[in-house]
Amino acid sequence: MTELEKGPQGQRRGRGARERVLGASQQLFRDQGINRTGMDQLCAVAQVSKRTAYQHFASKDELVAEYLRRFDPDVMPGVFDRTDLTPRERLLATFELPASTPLCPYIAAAVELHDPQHPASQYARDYKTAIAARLTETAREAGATNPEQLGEQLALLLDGASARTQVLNSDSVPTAAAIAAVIIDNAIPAPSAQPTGERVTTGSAPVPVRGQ
Amino acid sequence: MTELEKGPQGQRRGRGARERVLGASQQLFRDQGINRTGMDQLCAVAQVSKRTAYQHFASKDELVAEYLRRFDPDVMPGVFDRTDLTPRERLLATFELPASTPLCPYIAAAVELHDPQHPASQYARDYKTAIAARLTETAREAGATNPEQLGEQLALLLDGASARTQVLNSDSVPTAAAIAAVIIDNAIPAPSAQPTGERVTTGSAPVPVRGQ
DNA sequence: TCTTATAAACACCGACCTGTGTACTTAACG
DNA sequence: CGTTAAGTACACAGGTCGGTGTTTATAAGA
Repeated sequence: MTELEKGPQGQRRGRGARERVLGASQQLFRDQGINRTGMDQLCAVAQVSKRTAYQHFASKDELVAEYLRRFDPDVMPGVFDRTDLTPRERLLATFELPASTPLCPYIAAAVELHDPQHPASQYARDYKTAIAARLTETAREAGATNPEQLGEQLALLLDGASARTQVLNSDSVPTAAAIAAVIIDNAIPAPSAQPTGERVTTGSAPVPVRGQ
Repeated sequence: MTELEKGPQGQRRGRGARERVLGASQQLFRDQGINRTGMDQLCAVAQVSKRTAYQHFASKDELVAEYLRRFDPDVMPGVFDRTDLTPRERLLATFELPASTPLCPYIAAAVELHDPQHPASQYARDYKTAIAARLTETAREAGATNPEQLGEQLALLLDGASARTQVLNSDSVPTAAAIAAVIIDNAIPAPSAQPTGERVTTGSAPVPVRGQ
């Protein structure tokens, strides 16, 4: 543990087996789905022997749960810490996802595993609840009349965009962003301005934010 | 083919093999998911020999596609034909789903199969597009300024409710309905009334309608 | 009745799956 | 150096999967 991580260009095979397995999981579970990714293929991509993989993770189910827990630690939560944006702008920035964002891995896991008791499904619930709480908190800062309601509504829009993008195979995030703009303005009592007509699109600054 | 269907109480085993297979598909694919349902179990539930099942469906993939095509022919489309409702009420009635509605099978199939080229995934796209078109049409009747936009937005809300219900394991349809009420009112230029404050819930008549 | 389509029964195949047992190698650290 | 933890290689078990071959039974239509 002394030589810690051996620099940015990680060595191909050797000591960092666990991290390589998790890295391969992120790639393969996203690209192929969980059920269609076998442990043999996963270990081959990770360049880790299967025996070693099973010494770090008791089962594939546990690996899937850990894969969700470790999923890109700084995806969306980063949006909520942007002090350069107003609370309202932060809520809208949530919908500034890159054009081709894969299906939210939490939704994917919940659907693929199809078992609410599965550790990964439980964590997916926790994560989704946490995101909604963050949105609620920001909605409160933004002065929403009913922050819990707005937070839950925005969370539903994010999930809807993700699911619909997956089914239609075309980006639905802008549609969700347009709805968000309407319901945000509707939920925050305007100090002076009029409540916006119809052509409502998120015309804020381009924000490089990912995740769902 | 003359004795057609043999009455309401279908005979257990015998001539109606194809329909029994499709019936078992609807039950098992919904309850267990597609990937977790093997053909052996499916044929056992359908009380059809596996050999016969494969004489009606060339492969499981084809069965899945046909299962989607046959999925409860009168689920949601029925809402759009209710002449006793105004167009706006019809749009809102779309969200009057029973408390515990399973995940939309089209979303489930698209996520589980994880292949946009799969026949079932293609049909899921077609179906989702058709529903959006119906919503758009109704939105136009309701006098929406931008019917295409409103139709697509409502479709996204339905998908979001379905996906989020699956992940959270708790009903998200009312949340989607509340959003729908807001964006519908926002998209239809009000003849005289004010554009609604905040406490917007679908207070229409209870309509027994299912599907997504 | 005879004919023919439909279905049942049931064993079976090859591929793939998760997970393990065993023996060998390598790298870190004292 | 030697010790010890980490990893490799590889075969293999036990199960499930989708799909097939073969033979026999049965019900419908002529």
